[in-house]
Amino acid sequence: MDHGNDLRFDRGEQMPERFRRQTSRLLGMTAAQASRVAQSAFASVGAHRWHYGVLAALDESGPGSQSQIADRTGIYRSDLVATLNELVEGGHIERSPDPSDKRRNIITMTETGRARLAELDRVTAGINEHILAPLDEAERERLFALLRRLNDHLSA
Amino acid sequence: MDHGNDLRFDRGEQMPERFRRQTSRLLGMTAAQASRVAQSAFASVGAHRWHYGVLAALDESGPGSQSQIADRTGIYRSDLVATLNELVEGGHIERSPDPSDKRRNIITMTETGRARLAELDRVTAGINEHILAPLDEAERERLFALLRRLNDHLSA
DNA sequence: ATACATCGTTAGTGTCACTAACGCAAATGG
DNA sequence: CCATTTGCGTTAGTGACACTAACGATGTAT
Repeated sequence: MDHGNDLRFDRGEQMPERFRRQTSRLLGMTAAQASRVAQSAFASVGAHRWHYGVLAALDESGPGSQSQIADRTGIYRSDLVATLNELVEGGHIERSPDPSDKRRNIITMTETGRARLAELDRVTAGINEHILAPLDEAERERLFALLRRLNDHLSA
Repeated sequence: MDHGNDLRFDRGEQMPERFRRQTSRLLGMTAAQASRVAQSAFASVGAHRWHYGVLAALDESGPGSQSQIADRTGIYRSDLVATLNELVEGGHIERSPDPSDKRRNIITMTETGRARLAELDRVTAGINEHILAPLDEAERERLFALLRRLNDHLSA
């Protein structure tokens, strides 16, 4: 029965109080856990986190070049390439050259992609529900607002 | 003026709303930013995030074996080795074999280590202040409590 | 005595954030 | 109009963090 050290879990125990008080640590740990939840949920339907971002961006802002997608999603151009390849392979998007600017590809969502997005919408709803389960609606809003403020501040 | 894509920053812009609503994403992004702040602050005094955890653990719970330190800090045994090497090299801790169990090393903090911890206490105070700057005391507490609840729930 | 668990250690995996540099195409400026 | 610069997609690589696997040496249990 090897349960020497399994996953990161901060069950009070005897962690140094100072350490626990480190916001960046608590934030990082919670993010890691949330990330694991999200990742495995996406993986269970053969998708990746980023697929959702790309499809949602295409749905909400329409077709665009790869760097536009990168800007909209916050995914790096370099990381986007593989993601788009996967989405093309799955028939969820199409990558066609822009006739008016030969450097560009235009990314468009297919019908299959639209269905996939609907599926991933459900998956993410499940993820959010799972992660935020212990909080009621008001608390979720509060958490969101607080994180947003930190985020905005740190981005400045 | 290349500001094509610099650091991850979520300045409203035209990110898909659904994407922005993803808690795991907001959490992850904020954590990444906080992590960057923490990392560079530690680096500016030649330290690593984990050094602080180890020294704080030793201070608060006294000397211990490497796996005890691992348990107390949440650092993996495997990652701990290099961290302890660095701390030994800096004269902040001592690694001596446990006479009563030859598999174990006993880790003790030195006087130098105690001074280092005081220094890193100041560094982390600065980090926390920087990260949490936009929030008042009550809001910080609220954020902390919310994150803790998520954390506890996800660890279950 | 044999089996099994634990300790420190080394090595390696996978993800995410991020940088560097490439060849090509397009916009810009003298 | 030609040269430089900027933007595009792409490949490769870095570094931190979380995490797994397996090792030899040493303890513990049956």
